[in-house]
Amino acid sequence: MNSFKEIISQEEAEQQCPQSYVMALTDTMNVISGKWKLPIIASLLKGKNRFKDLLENIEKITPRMLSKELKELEMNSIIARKVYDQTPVLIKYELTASGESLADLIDVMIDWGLTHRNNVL
Amino acid sequence: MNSFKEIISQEEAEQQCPQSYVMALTDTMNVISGKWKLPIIASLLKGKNRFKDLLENIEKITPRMLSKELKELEMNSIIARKVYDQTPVLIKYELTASGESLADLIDVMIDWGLTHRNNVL
DNA sequence: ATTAATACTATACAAAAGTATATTAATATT
DNA sequence: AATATTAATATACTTTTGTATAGTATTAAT
Repeated sequence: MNSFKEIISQEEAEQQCPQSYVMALTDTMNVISGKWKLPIIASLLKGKNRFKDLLENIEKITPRMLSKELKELEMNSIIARKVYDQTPVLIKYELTASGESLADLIDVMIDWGLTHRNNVL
Repeated sequence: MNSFKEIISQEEAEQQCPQSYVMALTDTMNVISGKWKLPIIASLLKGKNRFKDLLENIEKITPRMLSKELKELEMNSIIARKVYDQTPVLIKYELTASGESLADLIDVMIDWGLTHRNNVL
């Protein structure tokens, strides 16, 4: 893929970058925005898979928010809800390939945050 | 830097990643979250530097939101407001080094968005 | 039969984010 | 003197996001 800046300079005549890039960026923002999405994804990366584990692992989240966010993440194909038909029933939330790959984005975000802090101080 | 997943496995005993990483991630989220921050940064990368240019370049943004967001981005050292004391006065918003470096994060986000769309379809 | 655990949902509310519309202050143009 | 341009700010409002608290359904344990 070309970089954003290259695309920009290539497309100066139109003064626009491709619509597919704008949509891709919007998709990514929608997936990670809000207070709880990244904490949930981080917890799942840590192997916390059950509703109760997540409730305990994520400070101050309420069951209502956890339920709501899990549903959204499932709709966006970031996680999959697996029902294991045992007694008692076991429910696990697992990251999809897309979800797992967010770890790389998280790395870049952490990296930027650390560098930015150095720049500013 | 180590990756998020490596850190996680290294620190399984504590079941936590370093607080500095959590803060760095929160910083990054604060800088880019909301409806207008990335469009503004993208416009500045395109060389749209004046209030009016930005108003025209960013579809549907109101002067109120542009003014508010520019102030926040300035407070976060992502942009600098430069006053050129000509007549008429010229005001330019310019990306700082931190601001420019967000282009790389934007690239990664676009890349993730494109790949995710392929995964899902 | 009572209590507890898991995995939620319902209702009401508060706070944050964003929108719509009007207005301002300084200067320049006609 | 009236109008236009640039760079905003003010006020009121709506929408979205998040919180607080309580309750439900299923199953298991005592």
